[in-house]
Amino acid sequence: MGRGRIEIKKIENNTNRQVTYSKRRNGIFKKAHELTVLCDAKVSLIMFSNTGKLHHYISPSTTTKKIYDMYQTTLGFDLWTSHYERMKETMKKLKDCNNKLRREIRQRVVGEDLDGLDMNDLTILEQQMQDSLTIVRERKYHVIKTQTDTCRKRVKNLEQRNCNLQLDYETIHQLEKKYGMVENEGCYESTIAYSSGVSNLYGFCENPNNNIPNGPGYVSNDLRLD
Amino acid sequence: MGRGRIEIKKIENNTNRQVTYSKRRNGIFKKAHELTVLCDAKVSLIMFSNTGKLHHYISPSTTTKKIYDMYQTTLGFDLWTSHYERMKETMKKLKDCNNKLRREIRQRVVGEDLDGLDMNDLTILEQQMQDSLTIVRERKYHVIKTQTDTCRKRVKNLEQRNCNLQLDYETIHQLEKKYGMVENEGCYESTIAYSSGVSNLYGFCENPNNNIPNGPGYVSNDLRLD
DNA sequence: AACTATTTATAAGA
DNA sequence: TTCTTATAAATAGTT
Repeated sequence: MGRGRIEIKKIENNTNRQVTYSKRRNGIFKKAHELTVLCDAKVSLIMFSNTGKLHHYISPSTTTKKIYDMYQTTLGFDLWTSHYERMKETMKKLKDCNNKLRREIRQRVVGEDLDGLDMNDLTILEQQMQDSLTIVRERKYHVIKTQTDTCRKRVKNLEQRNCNLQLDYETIHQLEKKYGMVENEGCYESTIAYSSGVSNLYGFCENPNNNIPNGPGYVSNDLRLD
Repeated sequence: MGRGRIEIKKIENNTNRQVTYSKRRNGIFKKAHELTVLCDAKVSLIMFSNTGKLHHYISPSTTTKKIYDMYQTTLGFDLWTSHYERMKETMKKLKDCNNKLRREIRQRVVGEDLDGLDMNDLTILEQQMQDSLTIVRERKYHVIKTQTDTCRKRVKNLEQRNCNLQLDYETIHQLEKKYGMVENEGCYESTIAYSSGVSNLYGFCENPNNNIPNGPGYVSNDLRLD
């Protein structure tokens, strides 16, 4: 229907194709609407051009979702069922698993829900809990030990610093005496100045780069030296 | 396009409408297919006649589900999204909850996964586990006590039976002596017969209806009398 | 986007 | 239903 008949095969000319798409699309939409009105039918028409552009028609008396629901119902299968059902199943499994875990927690952490257990169960449960408690205690003692060691090192390092400081102080004191410098408050101030850093006068400091964790971020909980 | 032009309004004549529906339906399908081929488009066309009959066309290169998914994606909303998304969210929450519970179990039941805990956490965990263990132990001792009490009652009842039995036996013995009956094995057998039930000769039996739990269903675990 | 020669669809009738 | 056919409608190629 046009100036010449055309073969029904893909129009290779891009512009031509796009124009034809536009014209025929309108034609179909018009036909779809006429069918809707003339025959009291319900039509859902969705199309994508080869450039991915969407156009759709839906009979005014209905909605696209209704048409697709009817379509699925009529064909007796659900396009989304498999996915949806799998999801529901997974959800059910998760819920069951959750409940099982909760029950276990109730029994072992809160000590509830023990009514169904007989002596055997209780004895086993008691033993398991005792074992777990032992593990936690061991872990705790491990942490205590680690913290204690850290603390010991810190103390040792501070002692070393103190020792260096005293040596510095004495050295300065002797130099002052030797060169006849008069003692005054300046001496005290210089000592304070030295004490604000590790001594550089002596090379036998054990760990000059040792980075001792201290300051407000270092919290010691329930720390006991054994 | 026909012998005369027609107004686009519902065809009231039933047969006529059905005929027109059939003709025009074919026309649209043909057009849809031509569009598919000529313009490399993807078309989904679903229609229901006013009698509820379904007819549909789908471009050969695709599926109805794909078209519909694309339709939803393109329009940026999903007719099922609210439901589906809620489901996914619920699922995520369940999974998270599950993982949390598992971690708790690992920590408290197996004694694993303690690396992230500091002294404070460990001390609290230890205390909680100690408390739970105490509850389980209490439960265990409660069960032991119940079983012990049951056992005591049983023993007491058996003693009572035995006492009754002896009294019966002595009574019979005296009657036999009084009436000059000769002793024989029958006496032993009658005693056995009496011992199979509670005596009915004397009215001072404490609990004639007391139903003692016994038989193979009664299992005593780790039963110690205190 | 409009035009128009032609093809195509289809309304009415058989 | 299906076929026929006169005619309306759609549209290919052009402007």
